[in-house]
Amino acid sequence: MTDVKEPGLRERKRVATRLAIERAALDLSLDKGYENVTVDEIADAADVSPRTFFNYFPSKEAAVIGHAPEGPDPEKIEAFLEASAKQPILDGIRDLLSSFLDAKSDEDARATHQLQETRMRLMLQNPHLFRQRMETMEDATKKMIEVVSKRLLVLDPALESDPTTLRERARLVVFVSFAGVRNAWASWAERGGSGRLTECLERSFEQLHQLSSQVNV
Amino acid sequence: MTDVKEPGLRERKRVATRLAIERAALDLSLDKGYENVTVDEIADAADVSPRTFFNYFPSKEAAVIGHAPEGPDPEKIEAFLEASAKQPILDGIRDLLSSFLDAKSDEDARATHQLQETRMRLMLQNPHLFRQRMETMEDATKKMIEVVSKRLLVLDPALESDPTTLRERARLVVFVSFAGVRNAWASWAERGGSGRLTECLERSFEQLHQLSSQVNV
DNA sequence: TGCAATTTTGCAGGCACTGCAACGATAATG
DNA sequence: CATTATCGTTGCAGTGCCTGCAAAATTGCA
Repeated sequence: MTDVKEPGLRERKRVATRLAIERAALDLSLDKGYENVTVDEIADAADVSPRTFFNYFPSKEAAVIGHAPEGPDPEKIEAFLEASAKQPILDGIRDLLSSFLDAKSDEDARATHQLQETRMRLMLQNPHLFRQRMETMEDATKKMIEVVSKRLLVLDPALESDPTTLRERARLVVFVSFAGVRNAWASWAERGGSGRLTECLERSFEQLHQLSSQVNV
Repeated sequence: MTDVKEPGLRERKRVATRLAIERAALDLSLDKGYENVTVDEIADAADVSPRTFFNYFPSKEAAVIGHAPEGPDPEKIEAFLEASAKQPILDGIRDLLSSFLDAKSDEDARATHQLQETRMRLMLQNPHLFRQRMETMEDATKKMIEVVSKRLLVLDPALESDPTTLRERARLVVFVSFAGVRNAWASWAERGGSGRLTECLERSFEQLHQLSSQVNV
């Protein structure tokens, strides 16, 4: 009855290859510097042909950036909407973001976790890559806007009649939250990536609140 | 006594070429779609060799994106710091940003203005390019953070003793402002680029203020 | 085992971009 | 004006990213 069927050899090989490529890309980049690594090298290290590399990833960047998450977990979204009235909305969003910022769950073992850590160290050295990652989160952004819209609607049902304003407001809230994320990352990067990123996120969102009170001066 | 010396033939040719390339790049991209235009075509249209194209711009993107402004005008910065106590800081930043968002001055004629308009229309069709432009404003970001730091210091001299917090706070304010810009652009883009972009910017920053009051629920 | 579906690979080629060295035009000097 | 120095332009050769296509290898299934 589980829809989690034992994956065949094909599928297993597929994920293995994908992982091998990602690992190769990250390790090499961390070692020699992202710019100095060629796709051919990565393919070699991953034991596939260069052509196969591009069957798995559309670009060299994509391999090191990793899947841009398409959105937060549905359960988290539930919780977010639940808490509509009891919690500052920014706090809700912070929780939503932190859950898919610092990667993940036990579903795909600790191999993935290790990858993520390498990825973060690499982004620390190449701010360019972090920004690029932020930019490629278009899907996530859309979903966030939708979800935030719903919650804003709960807070102020009157907005139902003005979907345009609703949408704009939701978008702004999401963008501001992303500003919080960027700031958190910058803080974290400034101290060389020591400490927990989520801590920086919390501080960042706290300052966001404080900003609200000061800003109207 | 003016330090604006008549530029020689060399210099004049140089700016002409640069302009020709930019125009060619923008017009062709708007016409055939950015992805479908090659550097060779642009060079042809601008009557230079492909190699020369890269003497003027480091990449195809750079040609259509244009110079990322390095920062607001010094005078504007003056005014911004002047107004420290009399004006909400976000309003100050909004003025600072709008001045270099919707391009410019009379210094380099209306040719530049025309270019800028084409550029905006192009970015409307390729959101990717707008985001890229935002990302490449690293210099401007740094300067903004500096300036905002100064102003925050005026507001709360106690921060002098804690440069780290000061810096972080300033950075957050700048990032939030950029969120406002992104949102303004999105609004403007959603209505197909009709109306004035600066209007969207104003509405965006107004909502930013309103957000402040609502957010703490 | 034999057939169908899918994945891997090699190959040819396009496009972005770079360093280098020759060439050409402008500027500076006598 | 002639000479020389300076600086921009160009062609060329080459690297690297990326794609489409078709053959070969692998896996799934009867």
